[in-house]
Amino acid sequence: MATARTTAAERRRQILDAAVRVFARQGFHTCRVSDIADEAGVAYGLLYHYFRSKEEVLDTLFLERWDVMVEVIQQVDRRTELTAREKLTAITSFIVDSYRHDPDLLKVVIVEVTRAAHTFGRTHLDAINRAYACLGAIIEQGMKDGEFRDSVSPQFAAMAFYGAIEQALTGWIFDMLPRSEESFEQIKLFIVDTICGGLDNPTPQGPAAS
Amino acid sequence: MATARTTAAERRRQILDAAVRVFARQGFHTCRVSDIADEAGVAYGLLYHYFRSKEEVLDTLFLERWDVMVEVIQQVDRRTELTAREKLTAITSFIVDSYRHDPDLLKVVIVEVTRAAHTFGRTHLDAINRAYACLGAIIEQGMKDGEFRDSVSPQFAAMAFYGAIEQALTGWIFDMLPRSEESFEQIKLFIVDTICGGLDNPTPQGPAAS
Amino acid sequence: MATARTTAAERRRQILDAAVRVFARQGFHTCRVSDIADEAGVAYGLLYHYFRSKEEVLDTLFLERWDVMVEVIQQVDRRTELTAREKLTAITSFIVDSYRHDPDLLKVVIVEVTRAAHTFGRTHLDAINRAYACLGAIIEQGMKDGEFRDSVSPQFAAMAFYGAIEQALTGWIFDMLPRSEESFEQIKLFIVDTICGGLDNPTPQGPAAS
Amino acid sequence: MATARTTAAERRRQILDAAVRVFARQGFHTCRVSDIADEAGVAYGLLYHYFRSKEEVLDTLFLERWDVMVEVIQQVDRRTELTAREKLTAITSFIVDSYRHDPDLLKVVIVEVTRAAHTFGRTHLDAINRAYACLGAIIEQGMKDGEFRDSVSPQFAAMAFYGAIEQALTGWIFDMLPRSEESFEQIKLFIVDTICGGLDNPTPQGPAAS
DNA sequence: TATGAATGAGCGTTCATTCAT
DNA sequence: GATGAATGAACGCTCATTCAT
Repeated sequence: MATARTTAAERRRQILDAAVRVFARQGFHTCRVSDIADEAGVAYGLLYHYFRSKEEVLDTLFLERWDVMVEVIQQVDRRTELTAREKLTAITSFIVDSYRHDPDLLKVVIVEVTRAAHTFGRTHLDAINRAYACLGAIIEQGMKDGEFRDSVSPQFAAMAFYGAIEQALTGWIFDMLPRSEESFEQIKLFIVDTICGGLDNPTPQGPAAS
Repeated sequence: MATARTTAAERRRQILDAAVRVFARQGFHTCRVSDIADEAGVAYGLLYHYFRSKEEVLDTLFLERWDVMVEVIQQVDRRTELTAREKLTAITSFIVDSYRHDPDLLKVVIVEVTRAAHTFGRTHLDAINRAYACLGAIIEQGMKDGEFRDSVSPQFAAMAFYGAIEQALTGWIFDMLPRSEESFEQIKLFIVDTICGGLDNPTPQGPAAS
Repeated sequence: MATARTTAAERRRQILDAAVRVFARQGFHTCRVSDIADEAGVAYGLLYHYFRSKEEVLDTLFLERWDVMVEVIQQVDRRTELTAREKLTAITSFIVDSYRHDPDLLKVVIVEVTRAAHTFGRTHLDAINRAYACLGAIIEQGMKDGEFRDSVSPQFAAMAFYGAIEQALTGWIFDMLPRSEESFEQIKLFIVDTICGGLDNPTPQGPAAS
Repeated sequence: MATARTTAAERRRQILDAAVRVFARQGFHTCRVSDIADEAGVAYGLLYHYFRSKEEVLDTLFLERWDVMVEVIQQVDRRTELTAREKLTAITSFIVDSYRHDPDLLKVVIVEVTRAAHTFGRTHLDAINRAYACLGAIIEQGMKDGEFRDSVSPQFAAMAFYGAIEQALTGWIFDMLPRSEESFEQIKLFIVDTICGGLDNPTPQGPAAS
């Protein structure tokens, strides 16, 4: 019963996957529509059967990934058996693993959208804020529960947390961090440890005490 | 006798200042060279008298600001009377005040360069890494002195710290944070408190104890 | 069934033919790409669909014509039944007829390429030298056969021969020579007669004899 | 009594000499006015005190050289003691020596003016034709005197003669001929020998006779 | 004279999008 | 659906010329 030829949905996917590779390699502004078509192995104009514009391709890629992430964050939030720190750990793990599994896609999401203040970042501000709101809610609950200090606003804490994750991803994207398996796992721990534990030493002995 | 007319240096400055406003408003890729010339009130071609290309204008803006920042970080590092936390506080304060004083310039530096992985971010990777290295050195010293825990690598801690700052700036840029004087001061505290103090409550009482 | 519409090759030809007319009329440097597109009756950008640049259009025109000429010279050289003088006559005839048949094209080839020392002449020096080498070989053979005197080098003789042809073409281009059928035929004879026969009178009677 | 500073005429000369070098090196269309000013060691705008435009610089260079040449040709023509062949020899010698003495200037005269059909060649057609007319008159006299055959028109013979000279100069310009002293003298002889004596062997023995 | 900053029209090229087949 | 030829607006950059000092 297998379809003899590629279905419409498959063609669409084929183009989206090609776009991820091209956007990751060359950047949205630097690549041409024909680069995407070439990479997908389809004709120039076919892209316009499936998408209204080059922008819509990126919008689609961003939204289908971002929605998954927001959904995961929400699911994690609902797991009441977890402490706030465990929730942040799970979310960090999910995002880092997302990058590990498909670095091109995450690179595109971050570089071309969430960090592009003038273009897509502005367009998808709502989606981005939705993620911040979820993270903020988790942290706020942690504060209410006494697990977290309430010296900073939950919204800001969410930004700092997400900022640390994004900076780590940027580190991998820019080849400033090693891409080994150990590095991925270690950075996960570092992110949570830094944001939750803080840098301060609670029991300082002073430098070379004597 | 003071010179009656604008000097070459002043004209150059005039163009750079106009470019900051235009880049901040429209973005580097979206604006045209004529927009900059119009904003500066000079003729089209004059820009090419002072700069080789549109890119060189942005490079110049970025480097002259970034170099100041790196210099400040280094100066702060040399003030041995300060604790590591105080150093981070001073640096945070400087960057946030930089944004407060000239939000357009900081927006351009961050949005168009440090976050533009495919174009200028790649170009200025060395300059960016220089800043990370300084921050990392400060944190490493804090760890050696026992002031900071050494559970994470200093390099990563520097990334998380800078990530928190950049995310705060992004919050202001995207209108996600209020731009009031109090907000600026509060966020300064939040950044340092979050990164140094951590979110964890050292003396948890448990949620709704009893 | 004949194709209903213009094929790609035809379109390409259409643009090349238009370019010949425009280059001949206005010159390569003086005309704009839009002039060629207008003359061809196609849209601006289509030219860049078929050629990488304005220069490539001229290169194409030159090479496709020049290669034909070199090929003809070589074919003439292979006709061993001809004397060297007959070979030069055949070549002269071919080039003059080429001009007669398509003066615009020959004008472009000569004015814009072979005589443009700083630009295309330099670029196509190899192709130009190939023609000289063929002519030189024909003359050298004529010398070996005793048909020609060997008082000058064959290479120089080839230059003088080609120089006379090019100067005649220049005469037509500059309207210094009449473009009548008789003129074309007469100049053919003149060229060969001058170069082979020389100006000297072998049986001089002295000035105002008697 | 020498003037302490450069006079106006000297400055003008300085600019013209610089222009020769720059036009010869880069070509008229490829060089910028500032290149000439730089080469002359004077400021940008000074050129416009001495010349109305970039074109006028080239016009000046061409005319002052061309007029000398025409004058020389006329002087040679007036020397009734010379045969026509000796007159052509003297003219050839003068032009080749002109190139030998100042190759840059002759290159500019030929490449940028006499061979530039669309621009300066058209402008200076009268001057060019004046030279042809003088040469034609010399040849015509040679025919009348029975020294030259009258099988071709004197006008055409003048073109062929000048064509051979120009092609030789082009050979030096394009590095197709060696620039040694012997080469210069040899080519002088070749030019006159080819045009006057012709390639034909008056006493052919046939190839490998017997 | 002499300078070089200032001007701005003009051009080659790119590329997202459309559309006839 | 699929193709890729066709379109044309848009932009960065050049550079001859002007002109205030």
